[in-house]
Amino acid sequence: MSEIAKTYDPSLAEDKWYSYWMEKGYFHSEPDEREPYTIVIPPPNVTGVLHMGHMLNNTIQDVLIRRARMQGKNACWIPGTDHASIATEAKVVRKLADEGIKKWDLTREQFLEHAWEWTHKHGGIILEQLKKLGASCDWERTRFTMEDDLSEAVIDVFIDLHAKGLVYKGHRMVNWDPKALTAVSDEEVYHKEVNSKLYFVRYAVEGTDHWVTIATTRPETILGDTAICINPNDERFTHLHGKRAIVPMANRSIPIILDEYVEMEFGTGCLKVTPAHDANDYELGKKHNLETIDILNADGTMSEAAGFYVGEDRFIVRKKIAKELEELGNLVKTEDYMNKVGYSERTDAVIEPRLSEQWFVKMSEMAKPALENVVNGNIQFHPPKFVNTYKYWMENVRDWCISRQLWWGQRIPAWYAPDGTYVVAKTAADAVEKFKIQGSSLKAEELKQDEDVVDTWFSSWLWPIAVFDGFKHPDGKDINYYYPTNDLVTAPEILFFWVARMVMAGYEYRGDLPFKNVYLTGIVRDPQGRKMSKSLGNSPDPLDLIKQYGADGVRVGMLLSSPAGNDLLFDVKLCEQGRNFTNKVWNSFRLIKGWEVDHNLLQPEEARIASAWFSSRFSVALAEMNDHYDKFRLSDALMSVYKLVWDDFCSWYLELVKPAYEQPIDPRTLNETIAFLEELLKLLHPFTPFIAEEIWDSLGERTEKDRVIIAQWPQVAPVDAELIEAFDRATTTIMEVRRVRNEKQLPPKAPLQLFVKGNADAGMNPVITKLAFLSDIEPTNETPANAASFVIKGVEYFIPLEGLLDPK
RNA sequence: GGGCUCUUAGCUCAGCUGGUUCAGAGCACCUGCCUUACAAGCAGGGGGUCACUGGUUCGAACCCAGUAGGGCCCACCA
Repeated sequence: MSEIAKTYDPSLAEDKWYSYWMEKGYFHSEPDEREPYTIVIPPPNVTGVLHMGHMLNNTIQDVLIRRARMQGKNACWIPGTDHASIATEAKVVRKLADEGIKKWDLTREQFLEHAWEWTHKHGGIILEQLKKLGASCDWERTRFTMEDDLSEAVIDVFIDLHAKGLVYKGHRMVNWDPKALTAVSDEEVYHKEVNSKLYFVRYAVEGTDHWVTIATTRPETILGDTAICINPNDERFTHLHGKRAIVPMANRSIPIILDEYVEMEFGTGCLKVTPAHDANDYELGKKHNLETIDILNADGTMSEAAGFYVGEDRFIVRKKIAKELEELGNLVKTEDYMNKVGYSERTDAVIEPRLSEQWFVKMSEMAKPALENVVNGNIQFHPPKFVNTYKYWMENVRDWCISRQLWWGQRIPAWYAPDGTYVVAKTAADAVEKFKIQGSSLKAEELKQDEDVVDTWFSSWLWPIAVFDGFKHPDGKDINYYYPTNDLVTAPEILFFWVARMVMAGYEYRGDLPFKNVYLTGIVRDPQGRKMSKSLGNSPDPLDLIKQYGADGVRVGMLLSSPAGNDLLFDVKLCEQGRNFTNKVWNSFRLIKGWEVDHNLLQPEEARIASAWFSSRFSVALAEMNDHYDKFRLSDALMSVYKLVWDDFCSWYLELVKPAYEQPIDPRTLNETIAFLEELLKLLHPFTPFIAEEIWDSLGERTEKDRVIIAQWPQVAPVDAELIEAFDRATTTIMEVRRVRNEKQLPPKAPLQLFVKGNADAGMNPVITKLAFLSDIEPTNETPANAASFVIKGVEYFIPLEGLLDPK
């Protein structure tokens, strides 16, 4: 026994077993006659580093995949990374800036070279970190969303959807950064409350001596007004129906339109409509066929179209126009007003909504099967509460803007002729052909490819198909075998960005769902409930945690009290608890390993009963665990095995069975105990793979085919419910006796009497003797007067409560 | 503002079809113990008006309505 360390040292097992598993190919999968069980990883950002969210997410996936592997399924977990255009490009831009290089000083090709260099340098770090966690991914199948094959799939899909009329070019309000002269994504805009003014401006109603007064925070945009809008239900303004108004200063005549979009309570109940400079106004403009006048230049100064203050900055112009309106008698009054203004994260410039040409994917048709198959349960969400959110979104789905003003990503395969007409084609040569069909003969050199790339999600949504080469070989062996996949584990924040779109792509390109279950994890927060973030510095380094508590300990820590869909308030104490648990397992092994066997010994009665009891207890827990797994309640499954090991196996079974100090054990009990431990190791393996394999290995002579990673998941055996009940009753009686003794303030070791009735030959049942020993009760053979009783295997036992009052 | 969702022990959460496992678990806490597998442990212990109010019911943590307070997603209101 002395050779086995008193505490479990994870570092001895982790690297050893991980490389062994990889070397022997346990992680690798090829199509065969077995039932497949497939998970595709939500690809992390290629240049990212592992954070606690990844830890949780990937622990869950690994637990699922390891259990499936033990169930005899052909388990395949596809790893990979995402090129994450916005995030990666931003990182590369920043890195270049540190070196004094500006993005705009580089050609596209030069920039991409830098980006690839960066990708090769940092890409894959995160995958190496996942290995430390124990992730049993099929590394031979690692994919990257910007590798050639996957990029080709993206381009092909773009071309295909365009041909189907599902990809189109349209206008859209983007967040324009007038300082950086670029569009920025919604994520890069932060909103701030600012004190501003609400200007009440009156417009003359054409052909009358009436006025209509509107309220605006942006009087400078008056020059771009193309309508006044009022609510058709607003009785105050029925006299304005069908009339026109005159824009002050510009003296243009614009229609007064009716739309219920207008809030009657806000401001004056009249709204000026500037389709070029406000997203809602743009929608109104589209609906009512309004003219669009863009009065701003890219840098935020007034444009020629404004006709006034051309070239001056919008904020200066705002004041000037307010003054001028006042002089003209059009400014009725101003009010202080608090409103939210968007700022650019990069430059802190005030974001300008700007109309631009973008590419879109039409969603309405693709959304139908995606909605239907979630609502009817073909695809299940865990927890199901997200179905409602999903449904709401899908019913109100908007077209998907897929163009991004970036370089890092798949470039849009649209080719423009000098006259501005375009074709969508895979290559310049193909584009020339397409132009030829249209009757224009152009050379490849005359064509210009679209400068934009597609949204990263436009490659991610193909992930479950693309990783099996389902676009390159739609009838390939892999795609036919592995698709649809089984479970997807991801965060609810990207339910729409990613999950919904994968479902759409699945039905569009495979006519089938991409996965059957979606497990939605919560957000990992710190103990104060704050989101873990770099800026707060409240996120522990996962690799440090692994070093400190062992991968198994951290995995258990992540899974303790993190039910699906609930946020996890992460505390390193959870990892400590996980580590303590692995140590407990280790010491049960240490105890058993230390036993000397005496082949002449027969199994004592208490061991026989304890064994029968634990065997039943195991099956009960196993059934419970299987049920938790089926419902994706992994924390509960973990807690089941946690208690089975700690309470039932260690605290009861081993205590009942273990021989007295330095006494040998009988062979039967030893073998049964080892068998129990092996069964427990199987249940533990998905959660704590390393220690499970380590102990498994030490418990016997093992071969390659005899590893816990591929051991068969235990079967639920028949349960002796009566025995479990009797055992419970016995233990609770013992507890009760102890409680009473405490209450009466009897000395801790005061002897208690225990009586046996029934089969005279049974005499003092050894289990009871043992139980009595455990609880410091002394057995006697006297007749009970007033006693608590319980029955084990037809024999009735009494514990006289009376006796407690009067210890001998 | 629209939609979804939550409130049970100090903390994180179970509690499925209203009722003999209905008030539970883990952790934390308190009191003893370095006892021979394990102090990363063992033995004991305290702790809840199930957010609030009303209703339905023989019976409510559970069903209904309202109130208060959180959270998430979307749109951000001239």
